Amino acid sequence: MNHDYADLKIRAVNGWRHGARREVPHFALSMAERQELARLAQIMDIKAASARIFTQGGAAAHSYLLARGLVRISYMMPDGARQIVAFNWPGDLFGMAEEGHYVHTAETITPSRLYCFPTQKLEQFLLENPKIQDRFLIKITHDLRQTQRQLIVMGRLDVPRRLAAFLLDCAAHEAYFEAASFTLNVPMSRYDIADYLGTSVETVTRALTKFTEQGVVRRLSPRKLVLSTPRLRQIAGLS
Amino acid sequence: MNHDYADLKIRAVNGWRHGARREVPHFALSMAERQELARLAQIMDIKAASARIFTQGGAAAHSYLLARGLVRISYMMPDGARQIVAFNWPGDLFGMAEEGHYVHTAETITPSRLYCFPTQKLEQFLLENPKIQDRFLIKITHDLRQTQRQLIVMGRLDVPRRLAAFLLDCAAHEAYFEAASFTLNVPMSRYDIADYLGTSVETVTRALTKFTEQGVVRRLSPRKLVLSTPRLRQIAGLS
DNA sequence: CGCAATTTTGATTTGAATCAATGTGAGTGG
DNA sequence: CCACTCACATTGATTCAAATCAAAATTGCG
Repeated sequence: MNHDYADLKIRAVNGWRHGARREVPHFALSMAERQELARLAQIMDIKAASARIFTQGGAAAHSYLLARGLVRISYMMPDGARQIVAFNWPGDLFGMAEEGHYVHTAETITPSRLYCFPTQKLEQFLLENPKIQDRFLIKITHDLRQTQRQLIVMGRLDVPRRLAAFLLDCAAHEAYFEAASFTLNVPMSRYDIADYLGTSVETVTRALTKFTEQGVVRRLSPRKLVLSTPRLRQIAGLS
Repeated sequence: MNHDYADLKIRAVNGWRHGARREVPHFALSMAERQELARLAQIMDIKAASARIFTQGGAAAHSYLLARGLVRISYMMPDGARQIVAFNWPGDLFGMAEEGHYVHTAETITPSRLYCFPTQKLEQFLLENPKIQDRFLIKITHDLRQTQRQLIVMGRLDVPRRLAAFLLDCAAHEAYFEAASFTLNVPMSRYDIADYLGTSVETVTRALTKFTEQGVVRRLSPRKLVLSTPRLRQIAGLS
């Protein structure tokens, strides 16, 4: 046996409600399933940050499963404004094309490892493996709900509340949140956060300053924040 | 043969880009597939507008496929603010639960016909019918992209632009848009539009007033609008 | 026809965008 | 090793779009 492909996992069923579930469960893909999937894939290790994986408008040849690292999915408007549509954490799927072309741009935020699946082959494989196809269906359904949730955040919360919800989302990922000390290692820049929350860097900073003044967040450094998760939950107020 | 279930269809692959495709293509489900699916389902006809189909937080027993009519999917915040997450048109799927509970509320906007699938049975059926499962996967992927698109609209467009994008979305549905006269029959209230666009009724009206002044929209009545689709596309500016 | 809900218009306030600087810190090369 | 630099982050001042509060108009329905 060469590998057990332990990092080939699909993230789903994380909490709609903040505070409910702590760490995000992953699907239990069986060893056999992982090996079959891995056979289709090419593994890609990217050391650089801000490395382009694919570009909005480009011809789509692959779908991706993130094994390690962090990836941002963004859309560039004709006027140059950028909207980040999602941050992808290990176990997330992305690169599902529309009519043969990518709709978004994907870039690494930290060094990352990807499983790259040739689109055609993957489609064929899923048709022949209903159980794995079912996992994919559940995963996409989960992603749809996450996106709907973000839509609610954007539609009905002011920036401080959006930021509170976002910090809690980050804190759900153990790799970046030291639960013992409540310290969050913010992996992305203020620009990324602003473009995800549909606001500006300045406004993100001001929201953070406000949290600091209220004692909800303590800044060890710009990228190291001690969070009071209960109060953040209260502020975000999504149940 | 009792029925050919011609209204059992799945809407997908509509345009990311405005103006590209006109009417929305539907999957060609074969007669056999439609009949098999229909066997699982119970047909529900709802004559009333604003009739509740399911409620946020309720136990989820069914998934739904809309055959006729219009349905809004909304989320109510603890403070009473409402965000409409999607409008569902014929061929749309909804009611995928999370951990056995509905996350949103679904209500009719116009009289509607629904195919109701018992969650368990549907799941089992899809596992046994990879080809139909594949259709579902494509459909959910499509819905995910639509929602991501709406996220971009909310994150990066001001209210007039959001409204322009929304009117174009409505105009893509032939049942509500008379292409010859460019007349849109707006089926939902200003409240619904505001709650979908993350704004207030007043602001929606003001945006519409601005369009009227600019000659982009002519109001025959509050719910009958003559659109200049090219200029709306220009305003929305999503490519 | 009249009433109630819906839609529109008006006045004021407010949160966030924008414009403008300043501060901070990690990495580089002298 | 320190100074220099550049990207990132924060703070401040001003402007502006949209929320909110308030009222009038309209419309479609019973």
